[in-house]
Amino acid sequence: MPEFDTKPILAGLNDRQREAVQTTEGPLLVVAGPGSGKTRVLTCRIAWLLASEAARPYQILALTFTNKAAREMRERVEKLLPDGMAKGMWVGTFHAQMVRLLRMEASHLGFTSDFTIYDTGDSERILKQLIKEYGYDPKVIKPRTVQNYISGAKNARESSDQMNARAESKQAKIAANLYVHYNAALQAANAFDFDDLLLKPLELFEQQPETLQKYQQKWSHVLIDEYQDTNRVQYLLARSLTGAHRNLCVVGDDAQSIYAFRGADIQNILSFKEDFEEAKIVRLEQNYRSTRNILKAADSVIAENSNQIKKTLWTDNEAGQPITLIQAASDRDEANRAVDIIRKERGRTNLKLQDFAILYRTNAQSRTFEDALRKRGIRYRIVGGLSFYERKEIRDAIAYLRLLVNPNDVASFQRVVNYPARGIGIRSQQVILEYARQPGYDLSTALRESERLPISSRAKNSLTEFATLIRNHTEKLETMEPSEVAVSLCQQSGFMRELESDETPSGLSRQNNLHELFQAIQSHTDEDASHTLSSYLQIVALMTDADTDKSSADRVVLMTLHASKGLEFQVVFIGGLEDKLLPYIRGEEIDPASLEEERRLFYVGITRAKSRLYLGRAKVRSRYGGEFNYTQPSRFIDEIDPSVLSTRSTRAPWQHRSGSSKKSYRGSRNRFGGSRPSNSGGNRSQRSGSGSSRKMGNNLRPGDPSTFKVGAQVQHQNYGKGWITHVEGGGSATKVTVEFNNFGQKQLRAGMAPMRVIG
DNA sequence: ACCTTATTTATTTTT
DNA sequence: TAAATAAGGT
Repeated sequence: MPEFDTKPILAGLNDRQREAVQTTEGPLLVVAGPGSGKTRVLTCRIAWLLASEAARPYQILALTFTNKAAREMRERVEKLLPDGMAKGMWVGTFHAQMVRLLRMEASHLGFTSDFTIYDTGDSERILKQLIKEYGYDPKVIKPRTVQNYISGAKNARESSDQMNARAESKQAKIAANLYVHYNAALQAANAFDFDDLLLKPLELFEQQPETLQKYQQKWSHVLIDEYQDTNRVQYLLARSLTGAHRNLCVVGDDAQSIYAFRGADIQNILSFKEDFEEAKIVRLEQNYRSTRNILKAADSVIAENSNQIKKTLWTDNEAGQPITLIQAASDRDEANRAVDIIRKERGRTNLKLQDFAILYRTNAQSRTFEDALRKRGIRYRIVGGLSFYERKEIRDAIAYLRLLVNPNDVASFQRVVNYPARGIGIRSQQVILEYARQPGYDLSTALRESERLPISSRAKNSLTEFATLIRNHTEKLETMEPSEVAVSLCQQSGFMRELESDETPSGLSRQNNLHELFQAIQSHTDEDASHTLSSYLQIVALMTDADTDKSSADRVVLMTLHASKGLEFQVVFIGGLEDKLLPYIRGEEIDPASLEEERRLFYVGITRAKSRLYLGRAKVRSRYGGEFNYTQPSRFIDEIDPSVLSTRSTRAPWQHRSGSSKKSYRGSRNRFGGSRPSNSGGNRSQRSGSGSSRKMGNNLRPGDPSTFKVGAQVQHQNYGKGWITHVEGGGSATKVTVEFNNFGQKQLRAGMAPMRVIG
């Protein structure tokens, strides 16, 4: 028996939670609604497995969706147990754990353990090369598209033949043809792409039953978080790893599956019971997070989805305030109102800035909110921006370092061979790569034999020098600290000098970032004797912005709905509740499955809120700078139980003159479909800002372009009055710049903009 | 080969 | 808007 008190592990759990925790054998599906204590169950279950001696730490494989979730899980398990008792568990993302495995097994796959991990950018670089090589035009056959197709096939575990058979477009066919060559290029570069990190272990298990058996025996208990977001390969991995003992515990919520675009297969969770017939299913239906109203709103929305696991969420929490829908005149107005809400709520409560979150569908929406927050001096933090490791200067430095560890890393070579400029242009690079591609050759041989290459002598000299530089530093790794080698390489390559030549503030910050990178390498290698430059590079390849988190700062948080999964805030503002934005629709129509996913995304957003939820909608939204579009309210607004929804509208300036012509300003030019006056959404409002707000029509027709002259006074349907400061072009293509009294400068297209000359 | 300037074009979500 | 690409000049 363990000599410590195991009671705290089970303390405070409800019956269902305890059942999930104490079911230690056999397949188990925990269907966990939002705010139902899912993470708690997972961590307690692991602690229980260890405390009850059902498993030793190294027998546990716990897989999460993000590095952050993994870190938290480990920390929480450690807190529940005596020191050191949790040491040796395998806790991490699918990708990170399979990297660990691949490091040990790489030689069985024809790779070295110092393999490089290619991100999508690297993959695209390789593909672009191949596209050109096979005589296609990268402008027509886009590397990104091809990458997407191939990634889709890998996620679904399709061979190139299967991919070809399924291909409907010309692009898809070409992608299928390039698939094989792409894989060969990765192999030659000793590199795995993201998808390979999962796919290769699976293939290994299939080809070598004894290897599979080894890991089946090693990991007696496998746990998977966010199971609704697993793809086919992940499912197959889970199935084969647990094939012998079937101790597989998966936790998830089908209603929160939001990554289908990336290959996630919601069917994995929906048919768990068919895959594992003896599976036990535990439903966590009590919500500890949100008010009754918020839960009711969420529930009414998700009820519109078919194809889900039945569950009845409930809460003991109070009803709380109704959900408030803000009908703003413009996106700027929407952002200002969100800021007002934060100020008001802060005025009457003692909430901190970090208790507020602003969520949106697309990253582009963040800008308006940022502007508004900055203007009012409210500190904010954006999640999901560029991570440290995605910055150009860091990527460049890392490309140099990757070459030290893996001399065949073609993508990194291409990235830095001529940066800073060394006179090795595209032409010479082609020659080098072609040489390296010959049978039996690779990039490192090409570099070794640079003297023989048919390129200009200037390029040849530079290349030889470059190759020597790399080789010398690879040798230095034997004796010197990796961070020192990194410094030396960055200096001697001229990369550092290049950065230092820029003394602007952003240039200085790039230099700082580089030094931060050196520090990070240092602390990684200091941490453990087994840590090397190679392991560092493999870890950072899987880092995202969410992992570089400084959440301790008291700031309002801005992020996409996707990024908000798993988080909670007292007050949540979801912006852009407009049709074609949320749900996001590119063309005219949306297929039912995607619509359901969008709905789940909205559901995720709603259920982040603990006490107060605001929804924002702009009647006019500008896109990329100048143009604006009329919007229709999101269809999801109509799906919210009207008894918990209250609406507030902004009186827009032009509404004072409403009620005139019923003729709508119609036209395909309104991408968001502003051809009808909207009165379908939000008309269940209990409290409306203005009686006329719903009858707002698009009733001002564009004036004759030839009447637009610099200096003329104009009236615009949404922006009100202003005067023309600049006119460009002629006819219907005329571009007019207008200085509006209340909205500042706008660029509009005459003949399209609902605006005419007055006075 | 490389730099500057003009033009185009595409904007979802990310391990 | 901004990033990526093309074109044109040195």
